[in-house]
Amino acid sequence: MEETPERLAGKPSWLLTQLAVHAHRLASEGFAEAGARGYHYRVLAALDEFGVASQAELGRRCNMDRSDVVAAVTELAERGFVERTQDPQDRRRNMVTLTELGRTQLCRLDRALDQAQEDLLGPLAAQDRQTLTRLLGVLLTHHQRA
Amino acid sequence: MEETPERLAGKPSWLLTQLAVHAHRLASEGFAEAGARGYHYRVLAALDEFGVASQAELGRRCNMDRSDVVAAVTELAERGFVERTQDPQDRRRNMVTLTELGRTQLCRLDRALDQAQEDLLGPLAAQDRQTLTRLLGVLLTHHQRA
DNA sequence: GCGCCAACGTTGGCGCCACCAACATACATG
DNA sequence: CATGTATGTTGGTGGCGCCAACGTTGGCGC
Repeated sequence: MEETPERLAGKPSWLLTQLAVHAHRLASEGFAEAGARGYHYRVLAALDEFGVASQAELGRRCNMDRSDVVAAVTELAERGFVERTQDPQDRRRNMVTLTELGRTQLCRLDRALDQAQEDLLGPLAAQDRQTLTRLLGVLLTHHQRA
Repeated sequence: MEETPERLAGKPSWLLTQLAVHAHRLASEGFAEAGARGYHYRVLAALDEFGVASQAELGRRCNMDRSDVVAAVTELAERGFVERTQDPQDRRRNMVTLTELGRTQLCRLDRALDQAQEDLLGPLAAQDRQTLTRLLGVLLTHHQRA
């Protein structure tokens, strides 16, 4: 393997984005075995944690564009993981509910993702993992406000 | 802003990929002002640091697919930032050389990227920045072998 | 009540990045 | 010389993030 330019290798943004590629690949491989993508997991996770929600709400929680939520919910609904019903109180909204099947799928994806975390952080000691997670958390919350 | 599911917010891979989105956005905005993308910067940086190189070599150094190198080099050549000439020793290869104009562009992109780093790591103290960079580096080198 | 603005869902599209398959050419190795 | 392998090139795919536009529906001020 040829060396990568120092200009890149030293920059946090390079390390971050390149490592994110690996993280994404690890997670995606697991998801793919269940026929899912990241967007599906996000939606299922949000529904499980906060219960029935409108699509707009899901978008805000999961950091997804409204239009992408549409596609994800449609795909999840086709496989019976969620149900999409019109909100009688507000006829603009779709209420998306998690089904039993969806809960099962979420568990499956959870296992895959846990494995991915393990693979991702493999070479790090528990202490370092915690430090890394903390620092990433600080930065992310900071950038999500602005 | 609604809260994001704990299932996501706690996972390093989530923090990593989401923060990478911000990092990528910060860098891209800077690059865009110079009419460039990440791929262009990578190629220019590799050429500056290691001198003339074949496209395959560039791909290995910059972690890019051969086909993507073709496009990037073509675009850079159109704007006079690099020159593509056939290697007389090995007529399969294209030797890609950085021009003076290309060096100027690289400087410009460098400034933009430095600014992005600053914005990205804004809320972190020098000590924490160093720790973060180190941990990311450890993980990245680990995953690049496998 | 009416008009205006905001929110929602939906469609269609775009850009960046990562990746793959296939091919022709040219080199390397047996 | 035959075989295999590296290179450049073309064309295509998929995930993710994002935007513009439209029709529908609610909410609010007047």
